[in-house]
Amino acid sequence: MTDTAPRQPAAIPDRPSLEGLEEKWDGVWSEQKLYAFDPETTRDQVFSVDTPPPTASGSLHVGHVFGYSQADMIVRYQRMRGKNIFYPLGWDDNGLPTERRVQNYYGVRCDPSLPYDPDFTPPQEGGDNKSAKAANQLPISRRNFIELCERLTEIDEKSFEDVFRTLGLSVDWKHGYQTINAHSRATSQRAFLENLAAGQAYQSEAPTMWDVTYRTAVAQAEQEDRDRDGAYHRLGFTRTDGSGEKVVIATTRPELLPACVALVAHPDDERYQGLFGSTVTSPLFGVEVPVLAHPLAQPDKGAGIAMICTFGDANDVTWWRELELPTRSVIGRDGRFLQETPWITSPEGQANYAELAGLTVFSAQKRVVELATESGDLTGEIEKISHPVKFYENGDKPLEYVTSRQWYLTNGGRDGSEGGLRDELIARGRELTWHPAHMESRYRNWVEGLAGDWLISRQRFFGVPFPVWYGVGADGETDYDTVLTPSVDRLPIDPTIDVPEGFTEEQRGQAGGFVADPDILDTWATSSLTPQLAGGWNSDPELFSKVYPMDLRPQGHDIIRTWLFSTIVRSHLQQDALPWKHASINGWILDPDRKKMSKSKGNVVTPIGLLEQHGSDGVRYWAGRARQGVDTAFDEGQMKIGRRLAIKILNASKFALGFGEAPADPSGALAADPAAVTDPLDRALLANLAEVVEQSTTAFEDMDYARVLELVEPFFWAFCDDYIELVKERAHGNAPSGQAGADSARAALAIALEVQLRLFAPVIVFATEEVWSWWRGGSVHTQPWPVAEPLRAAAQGQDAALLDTVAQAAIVVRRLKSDAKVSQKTPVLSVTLRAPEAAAGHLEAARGDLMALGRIEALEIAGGEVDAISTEDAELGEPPVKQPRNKG
RNA sequence: GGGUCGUUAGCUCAGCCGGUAGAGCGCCACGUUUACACCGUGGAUGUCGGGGGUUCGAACCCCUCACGACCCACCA
Repeated sequence: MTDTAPRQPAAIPDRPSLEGLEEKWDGVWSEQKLYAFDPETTRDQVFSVDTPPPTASGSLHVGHVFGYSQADMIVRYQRMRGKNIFYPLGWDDNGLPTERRVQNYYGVRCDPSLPYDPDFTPPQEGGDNKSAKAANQLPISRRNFIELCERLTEIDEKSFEDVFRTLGLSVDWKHGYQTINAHSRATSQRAFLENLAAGQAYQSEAPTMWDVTYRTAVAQAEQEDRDRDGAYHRLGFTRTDGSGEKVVIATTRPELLPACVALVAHPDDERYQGLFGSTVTSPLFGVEVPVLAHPLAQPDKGAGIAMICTFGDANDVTWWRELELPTRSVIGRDGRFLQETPWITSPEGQANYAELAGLTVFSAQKRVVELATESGDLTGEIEKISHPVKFYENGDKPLEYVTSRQWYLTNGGRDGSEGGLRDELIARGRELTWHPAHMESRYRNWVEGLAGDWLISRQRFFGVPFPVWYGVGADGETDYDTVLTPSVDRLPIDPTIDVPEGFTEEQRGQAGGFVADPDILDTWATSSLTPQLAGGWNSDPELFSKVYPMDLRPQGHDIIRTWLFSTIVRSHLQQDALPWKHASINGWILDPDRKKMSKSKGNVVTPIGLLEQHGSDGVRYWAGRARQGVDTAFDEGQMKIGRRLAIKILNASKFALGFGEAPADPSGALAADPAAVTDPLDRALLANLAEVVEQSTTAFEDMDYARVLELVEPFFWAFCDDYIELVKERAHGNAPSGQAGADSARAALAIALEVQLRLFAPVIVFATEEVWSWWRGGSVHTQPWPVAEPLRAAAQGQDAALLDTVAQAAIVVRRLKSDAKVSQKTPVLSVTLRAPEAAAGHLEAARGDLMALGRIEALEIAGGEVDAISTEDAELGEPPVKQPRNKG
């Protein structure tokens, strides 16, 4: 591959250590461009990854380390399988989090009405005052604001990159992208314009969920339920038939009483049959409204009859639309009650409403309840309840319905027809290979539950602008049906600065001229294009054809409904393709000690701190033990185990390589000559290893790195504790088998060690590379993934069970000494090993190694009708004289 | 209300096609052994959430209940 300058093997250090390996190898890999994508390639040679772009203005946490490590393991396996890896990493620096961070850091705020100042310098640098008042922030133009964003995210992104490099991610840093830079803006705008031309993007004036704090519309995917205390208020409406009878409704939103447009009950509800078609007047405001029937009304909820207001909830919107009711909005975009309510005509009603105008929703509710209590219209008890309320996921006030003109993109939410877009998108989900498979149901669940198309416009300043203007009629009114678009080669544009073709800046806002669309695209509308952004859809068609559709999308399950779904929507609309073949869904990190780790002690666990404490290999091991999609405890114990494993790899390798040179493999396929492996025990080792290789390969083909670790790790510990212990005397040449025995052991050790390094390499990236450098050329990470065949051939048909049988015998011999509470060094003058008939043969084959291991002077092996290996007639010698350990 | 996942040793988790339960940590005991004290050796520990069923045989398959987590819907 790109291993341009193979390293020369280096000497084995006296005391191998993990310290400093991250920095050392990151430097070498970076210098050698080990992970660079090779553009001279064809699609079938490529394995491409659509990596999640971290939010640059946020902070990295253990969840990132977890998920990115897991994806990296899959990528590294594919690289070893000879794939040309396209593994870019982008930064999501588009959107509210960046907007807020830039505001606080530089003490500015965006005002799109201001002109660009090319000589602008920010009033401050490095501020982090979260409570900074907007009034103290210097208003600047959108272009200046975006420049500051790019400046700050560059700083943030560098520090993130350092963490990821330390972690050992084999990302090709040359192929990064930012979701707010010119390339991304152009890509996002081009995709939008194509959607517009294809009729997939459209504008609509309709009630939408609105966040009053951020003053922007919010899409369904960004909403979440939160339980809030509320209360049923019973309010009496008066019949207009002169009877004076009251119709009592129950509502949790009494402040919306002035927005009431009708009452509604279920058509079959006997209690209200006589009312349907009549009218009632609202309390306090005296507005006459009809009583209507609609099947959506639930007889068992509240009073069974509801007031319809414009708008309290999704049902109100449905009723309003289906019953063709008037719009009587009372809540403005700032969340305060509006001044104008022309439908309230009675003096009394106007006086009551005057008390509400200008109030927040919260205060208005309080006031309405007071007024209704005074007037006696509030009847019965106020019944407190707890109920779910919709919030913007970043907001802290409930969402309100506000009628506004917005842009939408089709996503199947309004096309549930047979074979329609929704069905097509569900089929895309089926087409995708999910890891784990059950995650598909989350996707399907979401798509099936969509309530409308994707609302992609946001009334914010920082982001990708809608690349459109609207014509202004001769009457000076904006004509939203006249959408002016730029030619694609002008992208990216900012319509508040740029001018549509055929117009001049002087015509901006003038009759017969044009106005800019002031809105920006939802950040997901840009990040849903990550395969197109990273793959160069808008800039490098040749690259795009080689990497798209991508092979893998790794991500968390929390953003299946947002990122994963929206990416499928865009690819489906844009390329008529599934954006990737596989989706690997990682779980959450559950933190049992969250309280302990946070503010009180001030010792918040940062990723870089974990990497320093446990080593990147240790942390990666923890991530590698967790299966895909499974929520995992934050467990430093696992990291310690991983660290121990990495250290063991260093030490055991040093030992195994220290017995002396093994005969070289003439074919070069293995680390030593397989023909030299003649001893049955050595052959059994390779037979076992062949099995591990085979099963690991199967597991990795299914992207199950956790299973691979589960196979390789126990093999390695058995290799250290049993195999090496058994053969070390022979490998030193101290056995009666002499040079042939030593060569066999040394060859088996070298072959097995080298294969194990490659098996571990995707997870334990630093320790394996370190050991590799001691005696092999190049990098372990660009070696071929091992195959079982040459190992099996070297085993020469040897029964793999021999190794385990001898290990069992080693345990019983060690137990002799352990039970006698003496050193393992104590000689056994004589012992009989009783074993099942088949096992006895195996023990006989390894007699020499077994005697050396147990320091057995006279060994009898007796086959018989027994279940397990046991010792008989053991006679221990004198324990060795203790000698003080005199190590430097 | 619909859906998904989970419940196995004190803890974290494996357990593949159903063949009678495993690892690591922790614990106990022992030991410095020509790699490793960031160590080694040996040991103890389970009504596999409950109940039913299928089967010669169930942690595993089916039904059911309970508990936990998450997603969606509802939200007068």
